[in-house]
Amino acid sequence: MPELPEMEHYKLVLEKRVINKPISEVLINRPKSVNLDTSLFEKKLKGQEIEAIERRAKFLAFHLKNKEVLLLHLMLGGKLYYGTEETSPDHEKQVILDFGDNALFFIGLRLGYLHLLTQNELEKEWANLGPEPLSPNFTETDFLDRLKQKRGKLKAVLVDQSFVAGIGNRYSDEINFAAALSPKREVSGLASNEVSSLFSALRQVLTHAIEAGGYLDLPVFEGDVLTGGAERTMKVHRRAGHPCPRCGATIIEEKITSKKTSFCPNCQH
DNA sequence: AGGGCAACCCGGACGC
DNA sequence: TGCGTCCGGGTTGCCC
Repeated sequence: MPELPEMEHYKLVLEKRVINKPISEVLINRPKSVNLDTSLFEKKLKGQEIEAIERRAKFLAFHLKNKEVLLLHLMLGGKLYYGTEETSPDHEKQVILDFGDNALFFIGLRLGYLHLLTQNELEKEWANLGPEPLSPNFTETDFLDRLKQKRGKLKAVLVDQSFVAGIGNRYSDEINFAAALSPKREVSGLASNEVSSLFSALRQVLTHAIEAGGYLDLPVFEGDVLTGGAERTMKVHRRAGHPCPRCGATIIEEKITSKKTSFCPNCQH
């Protein structure tokens, strides 16, 4: 569920808090969430420091001093919290990294995971990801070139991680709305001005969502008032039955290539 | 090659 | 404030 803006938000919050602090304890409550034998995982991590946090698509990579990497994917319903045991939310924590004064809690890792990898293994994991949509290197020309090679419906293409990385069900709805394009459109039939709208919508929606703190409902630390702000900026996603903020028609929800999709049937063409 | 679907998993929503 | 059932969601992989 967390998508690019939510993971970027976690990165921004956490890199102010966990960088260069030794990990004093590691607690694994759910062995399936990690990729090594729990005692080995704990042993390898204990005493290590996180040197940098990198986000790629919906992943966070915690780069360790010893050049190994903790790779996190939250999948469905995964969340993070940084603070003390007392202030932490009353949810099951599958993995806890303790930094002494505060700890990083990995919550709701059901399908999600935290894997300790080498740099090479990390590269393999990321080999099939498309470009980062907010990278300054990613231009409208790149976008157009990639789009030319794709077929299928706009909805399916936007959530395809090998096309552009980091967009999921929620933001694909918002991007299509911002571009005033129907999620059912075949991408091969898009006119060049429509591709332009789509490209700027993509950047604008994701950028604004990051600025608003993402949509996740759980504060990341005590006193956190920013997280979740993007929920209020949703124009169509999961708003079926409400009036379209652009034209006033009723927003609908339909399954498009097996994805629940919200859109305005009147002003998205 | 694109679309459909099952598997992974379990918190939360819903029905009673 | 109970108990069972079902669903959702990203990703992978397998089918047609």
